[in-house]
Amino acid sequence: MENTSKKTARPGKVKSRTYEELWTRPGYLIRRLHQIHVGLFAEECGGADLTPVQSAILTVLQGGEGMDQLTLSTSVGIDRTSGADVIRRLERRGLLTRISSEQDRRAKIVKITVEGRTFLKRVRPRMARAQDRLIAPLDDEEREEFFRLINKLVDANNKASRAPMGTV
Amino acid sequence: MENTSKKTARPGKVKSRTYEELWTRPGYLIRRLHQIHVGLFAEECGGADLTPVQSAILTVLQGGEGMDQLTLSTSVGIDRTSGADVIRRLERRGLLTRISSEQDRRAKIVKITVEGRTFLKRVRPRMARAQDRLIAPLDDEEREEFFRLINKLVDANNKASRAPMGTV
DNA sequence: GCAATAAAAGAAGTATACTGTGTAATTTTG
DNA sequence: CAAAATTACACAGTATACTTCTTTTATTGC
Repeated sequence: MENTSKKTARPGKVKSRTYEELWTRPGYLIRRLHQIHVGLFAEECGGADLTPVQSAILTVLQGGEGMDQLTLSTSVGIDRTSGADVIRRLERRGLLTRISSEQDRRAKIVKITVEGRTFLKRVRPRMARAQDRLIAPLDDEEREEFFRLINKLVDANNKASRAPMGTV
Repeated sequence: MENTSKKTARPGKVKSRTYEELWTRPGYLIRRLHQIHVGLFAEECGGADLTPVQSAILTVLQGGEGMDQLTLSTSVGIDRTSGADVIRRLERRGLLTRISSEQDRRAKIVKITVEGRTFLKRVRPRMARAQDRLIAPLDDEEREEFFRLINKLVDANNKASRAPMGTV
């Protein structure tokens, strides 16, 4: 909102924390910023039919060798079923393969394909542009501080998340 | 991740901005923090069957008089169709009413009910607890700075969002 | 060895949050 | 005043992100 209550009422300091106004609620601001990121990402990468989570999945696969769906979902920080949805869509597009493991026939090993690697290389600059635009309003010092604070929040609250990262 | 690459590689300063690692992508961190907030909110308010967006809708209605669905959705910062979904669900639960306007028969005027007000009063402490827990890892000074930075990002990027706020 | 347990995945269901299309009502314009 | 543009909503479809329940496969305990 560059409007109404915010401009008049925002005191620079919020001391009470009664969260009566939406824009004083951290969760609300984070949801808005998340929406904004999704919007920016779609603007840059939508033409390539790539979403932030799809990009994260492919990025993780690019680095390591194949892994099962649960490990992959967890390393991206999403629930196993949400991950399965994304992985299935990427498989349909030929960007990765899902092959039953020989060792453990319950597990399906996910691997990025050559097409997947090519695709990722092609869209990387657009992905980076979306990230750049998101933090463009901050100067260098503010960016460092923002990264520090958000990392602190994510790390400390990680256990509270419904899909905690790094627990595999 | 209090794991793998982050601990070893995180240099305190990220200068290159190549976004090769997930945790160096602002969009990724914001998505994680958003998930965490949703998780915390569900933990506190899930028993009352209340989501963050539902809470935002009811909060806006509580303050003013009735308004049409688009104005309501916009003031919460979501798309009109997403808003319509949420509003329909809240109507089904009797927490608000949707009545066709006399002045403009295209519009449906949304008003909070007495049950809605009672409900909101009852869950307010739990909502506040979710917000408190989210920013608990930060000290007072860090909180002020976090609010300042995230407000700056939201304000500056608002236009880029798919559902810009305050444009009504 | 076999039953109990645990783990990986699938399927169904819900909520959020969009896009796009279509419809009805209102307002603006020629 | 009639055509055109705009507005408010509804509906269908997609993607993310969960929950819960079930099936299949591995591991473990006895």
